[in-house]
Amino acid sequence: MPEGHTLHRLAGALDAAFAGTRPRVSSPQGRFAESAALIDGTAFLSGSAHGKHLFCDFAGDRVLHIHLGLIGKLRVERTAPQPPRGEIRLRLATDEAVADLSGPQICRLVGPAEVSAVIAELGPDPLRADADPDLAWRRIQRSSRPVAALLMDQAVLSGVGNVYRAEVLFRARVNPFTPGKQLTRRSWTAMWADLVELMPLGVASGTIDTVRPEHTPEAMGRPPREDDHGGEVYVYRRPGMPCFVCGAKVRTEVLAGRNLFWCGRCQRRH
DNA sequence: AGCTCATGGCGAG
DNA sequence: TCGCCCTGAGCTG
Repeated sequence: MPEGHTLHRLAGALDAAFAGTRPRVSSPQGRFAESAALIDGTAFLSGSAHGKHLFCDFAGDRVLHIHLGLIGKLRVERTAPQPPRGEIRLRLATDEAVADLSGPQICRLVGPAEVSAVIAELGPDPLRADADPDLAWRRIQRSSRPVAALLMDQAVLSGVGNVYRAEVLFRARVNPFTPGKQLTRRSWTAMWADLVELMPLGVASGTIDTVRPEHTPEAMGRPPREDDHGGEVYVYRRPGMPCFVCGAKVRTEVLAGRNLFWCGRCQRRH
């Protein structure tokens, strides 16, 4: 589930469900019981996200810092709490809403200084109005690493994961193996602008849809498709299948430990 | 029942 | 670059 759009969406959902309330906080699975007790019944002020990090501000300068990692989930429901299902590390609950956290990479109670330290390590987030894309560009220009690795590096820019990197590279027709220092300013500008446009759609829908209207199944006379990861995409997890634009086989290769997908014919730009 | 894989990220070597 | 952490779904047998 979790690229930056998911975390920003969750921040909004938590805000809507809990801001102005004093939720009960518990740890049904037990591991987070101590911290849960520390904020149990404390006023929930707001939820926010920076890149893939989620912060819940409680009264008294106590901040719940959550990172979902690869397999973590946070389910927010506007219903009366039901008995927990599965390994629920942390639960926030009122009579009308419940949020269940499972499998997080990070779940800890911190103060404002630690929040600042986390944010200081992150590159600009396309979902934040205060983001400065030039900070990312400077690092990209200095690097010989492939642009597909740089897009995933949260210190370069934050919030992009394996789906958005593959799709943004495709939409900009950029060769994923282009070293950062050889990437053109034009390509970077296009990819950043594309993320700024695409990711809010992901926040709104909860899915990653990247296929332009002229390439949709209806426009191309293809059968409609529903991926297990949600939206309609060009190359992500479509290895060996024909490229929607040129028909060449979509290629895949492990890059920095993650599966990269791209079209060798469409993506030739630097 | 047991394996593999997943939209992440860390630390050891 | 590799192994590892966390959980659950979707295979295989």
